[in-house]
Amino acid sequence: MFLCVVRNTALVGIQTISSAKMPSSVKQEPPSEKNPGGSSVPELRVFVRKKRVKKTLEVIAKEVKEESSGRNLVGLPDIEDFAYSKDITRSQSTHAKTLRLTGEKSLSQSTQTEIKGFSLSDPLQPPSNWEKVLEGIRKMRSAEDAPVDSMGCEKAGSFLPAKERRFAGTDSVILFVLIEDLLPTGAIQRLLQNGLLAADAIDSANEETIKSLIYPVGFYTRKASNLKKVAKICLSKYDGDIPSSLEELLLLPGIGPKMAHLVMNVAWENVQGICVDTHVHRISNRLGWVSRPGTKQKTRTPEETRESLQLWLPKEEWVPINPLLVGFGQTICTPLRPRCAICAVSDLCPSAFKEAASPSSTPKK
DNA sequence: GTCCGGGAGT
DNA sequence: ACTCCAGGAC
Repeated sequence: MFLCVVRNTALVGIQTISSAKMPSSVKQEPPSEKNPGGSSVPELRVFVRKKRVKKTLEVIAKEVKEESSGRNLVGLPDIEDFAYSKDITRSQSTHAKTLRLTGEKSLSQSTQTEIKGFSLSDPLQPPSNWEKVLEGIRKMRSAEDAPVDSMGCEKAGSFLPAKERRFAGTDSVILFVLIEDLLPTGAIQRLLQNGLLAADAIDSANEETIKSLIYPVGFYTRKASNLKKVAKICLSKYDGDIPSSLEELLLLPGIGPKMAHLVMNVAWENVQGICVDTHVHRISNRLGWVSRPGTKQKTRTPEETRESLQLWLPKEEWVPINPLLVGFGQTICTPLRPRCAICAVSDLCPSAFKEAASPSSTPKK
C-alpha cells in the first residue's frame, strides 16, 4: 500500500532535513499484497534534505494543503492520519531520500519530533512530450532488434523447460536473479544440463563447478559465490523459493535495487518500482526526464533516477520502460557516441548531438 | 570512488 | 593497445 504510487493523487515534494533513521515503529510492512482493497489512498512524498527550517509535521501538512489548493492536487489525507515510511532505497550516495505520507497509520510522538524542518517544493510535473518520446522510441525499437529482445531476462522463460519456467516456483528464478547475463553466454543451458537450476542442487554443488559453468558471465567468481549463499538462504528461509518482497530480496548477497525490482516485476509480477539499470539511468537523464530533488541537475545514481522517474511516470510504464530503454540504449542511445542522427526523437531530446560523435574528434584534456 | 574478470569496440 | 562496460559490495 505504501508502495503503491497511485496516479492522480497528490504528489507533493517537500524538502527537509532529517538525516535519519526511521524509528522501527513506523517501519513498513512487507508489501505482500499488491493492492488490498482500494488503491486510492492519497499519498504524498517528502524529500529529505539537509538543513532547513524547523517545522512540525502539522505545519507541513497545512502547507501541503495550502500548496495543493489551486495546484490540481486531490485527495489529501487529514493531518492526523499521516504516517511516513522510508522509501525502498539503498542509495548511499544520495542525500535525498524519499518519504511518503499516507493516510493509513498514525504518526507517533517520537516520530513527529524526529522529523522537523520541512519546506515545500513544487509538485512534480511530467516532462513535456514524454509520451511522444516514448512512442518514438517504441517505433525505433520495433524496427530494430536489440540484444535485450532476444536475451533479456524477461525472456528467460522461453529458454527453459516448463518446470523451470515457473518464475514463482523454486527453480530458475534464483539463477537469473544473480546472473542475469547468463542467457547470452549459454550459462543457463549449461546449468540446466547439470541439474543446477534449483536451490537445493546449487546448495550442494561445488562452487568451483558453478563457477566454471557460468563462465564467462561477468563477475563469475562473485556470482558463483553469491549463488551458493543465496541458495542456502532460500532453502533455509524460503523453502527453496525466492523471497517475494523487495526488502527480503535486498538482503540477499548480490541483489541490489536493480535486480530486486527486476525480480519483483518479472518473477512476482508485483511492481514495487522501476528497474533502473545503467541504460535507463543514462537515457532518462539525456531526455531530461529526471533530476535531483528540487533541482535541475542530473541524477547521479540509478537509485536517484528511479525515485525521480517514479514520481511522474505512470505505473503502467514501470515495467516496459526497462526493456524499451535498454534496447534503445544498446542500439541508438549508446553510452558513447549516441547515434542522434538516426534517432527519431532527437528533435525532442535536450541532449541530442551534444556528445562527441566521432572517435577521432575526442580530444582528451 | 574502487574493485571485480573478462569481452567488445575503437 | 587501450578504453569502456555493468551491478553490487565496501
